[in-house]
Amino acid sequence: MKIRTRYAPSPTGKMHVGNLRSALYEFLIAKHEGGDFMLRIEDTDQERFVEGATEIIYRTLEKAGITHDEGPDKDGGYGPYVQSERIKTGIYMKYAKELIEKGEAYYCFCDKERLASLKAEVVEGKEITIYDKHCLSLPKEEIEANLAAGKSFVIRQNNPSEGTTTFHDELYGDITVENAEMDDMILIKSDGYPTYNFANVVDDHTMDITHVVRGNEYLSSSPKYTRLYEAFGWEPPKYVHLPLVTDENHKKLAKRGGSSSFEDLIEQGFLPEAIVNFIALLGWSPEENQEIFTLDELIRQFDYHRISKSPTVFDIVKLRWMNGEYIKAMDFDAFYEMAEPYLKKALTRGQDLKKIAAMVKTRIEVFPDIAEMVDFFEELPEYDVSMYTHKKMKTNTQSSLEVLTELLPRLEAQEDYGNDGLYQMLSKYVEEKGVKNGYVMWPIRTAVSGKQTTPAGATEIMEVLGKEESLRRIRKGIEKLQS
RNA sequence: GGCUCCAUGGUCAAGCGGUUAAGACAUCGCCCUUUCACGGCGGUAACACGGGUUCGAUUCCCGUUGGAGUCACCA
Repeated sequence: MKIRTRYAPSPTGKMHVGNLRSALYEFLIAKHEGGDFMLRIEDTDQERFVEGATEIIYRTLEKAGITHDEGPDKDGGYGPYVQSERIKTGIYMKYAKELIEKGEAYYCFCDKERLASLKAEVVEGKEITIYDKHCLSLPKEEIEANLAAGKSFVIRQNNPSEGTTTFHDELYGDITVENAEMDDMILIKSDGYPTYNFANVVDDHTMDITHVVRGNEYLSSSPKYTRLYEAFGWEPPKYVHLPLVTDENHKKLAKRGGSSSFEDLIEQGFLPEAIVNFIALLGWSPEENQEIFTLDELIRQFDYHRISKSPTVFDIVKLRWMNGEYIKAMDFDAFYEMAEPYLKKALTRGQDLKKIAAMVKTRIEVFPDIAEMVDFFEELPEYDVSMYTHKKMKTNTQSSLEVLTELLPRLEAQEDYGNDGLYQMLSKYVEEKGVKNGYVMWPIRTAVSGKQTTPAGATEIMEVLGKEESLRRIRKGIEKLQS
């Protein structure tokens, strides 16, 4: 049978890396075996719905290269693919009533006050209530009367209070819980909308989803879903619960806040390919020791049995490294196109941007790194004379002053300010003096850049700066060293 | 707190009864260098603890500890 997976987000905000990873794994699992990947929008919560959130989902998936075979915009015969539209077909109410017929669900008319009185205890600020099945024993006439009177109701699942329920997860194996632990969860809310829990089961079944792949936070509610499948007499899908992606404090990523949403990462100068590559490795590892993958390679190699069970920390430092690898591998034109805006912003004096882009390409991890790396081309930064001291090169302020003052006239006389010409000239001086390269290159690079680290050597920098500016900076360096 | 899950270096992670316990990021050192950076090479660093099972446990079982998730008319 053809594998069908689904990504079923609720449009409540940006997609953080945990959500994106779920989508990616669902996509990879399906594609690895030539199956279909579907997008379904779960917008049953009218209160939490965020304007534009659906668009974010589309945009994110598209940029990430995670293309769905079916979805609201691609009918595959299983529509509608948006739950609020499915509601209009009456499908959820129909199935809920079927459950009532079977005695597997029941109307509940309890109001907020009565529910509040059921509060058992408060733990860590959370109220823990277990519904007491009060309405299960309501006489038929009373139910009829209530309904006829238009009294507000919900429909609850009727779970047995004895025995156990077991379900199988492809990664975690068999998980068993006491039925007495299961609350009679609400299937249909008083506004007539289904809860996520119920809609999910109905939709997954009616849309022929074969593998339900979702975050680990659903592990504890899965037995209730299993009960629903049993109540309907439906074959449950294969479950693959994914280990949680956490922040550096080992806490579940919050939907809001933090900088771990895909769009934020893009804004921070990360490449979509690098992000996808990185999150693929968040909880999964290939058989071979490979780390850089194209999407196609991932599809080919993704075996979901190799997904790990323990939670994984989202380490942005490693993402930065990986992004740097992607940048290094880019061809120059593509790189330049992306780097140009950053360069233009930092450099306004007509510098040779392409030349500078080439210098910077192998040294940045993320595009915004460019600004700090090239700013000295624009303006000589304030720097401390201590920077002229370098133990290994035996340079200090005194030797630097000497080198710079001796060199100044020669640099003034120098016609060719290209890298090669300058280098030749300086090498000659090094030879005459009988010192090491660094002994003279270090003070020059320092004077000309005012920086501890630069993306290029002394003469390359001078070439970009031009004669006039280079001299000005060297004179400034001499001044600094003299005072 | 109840329930559930998890447990190899700081982080990701290989391992699936016998290994000098891979690799990557980070970190440190060395080399290269227009002596920074980039790059190359190398080092430090881990099987949470206690019981079993076994000739032999990182690996299997139990317990302890620790961490996480969940306990809504949210998804």
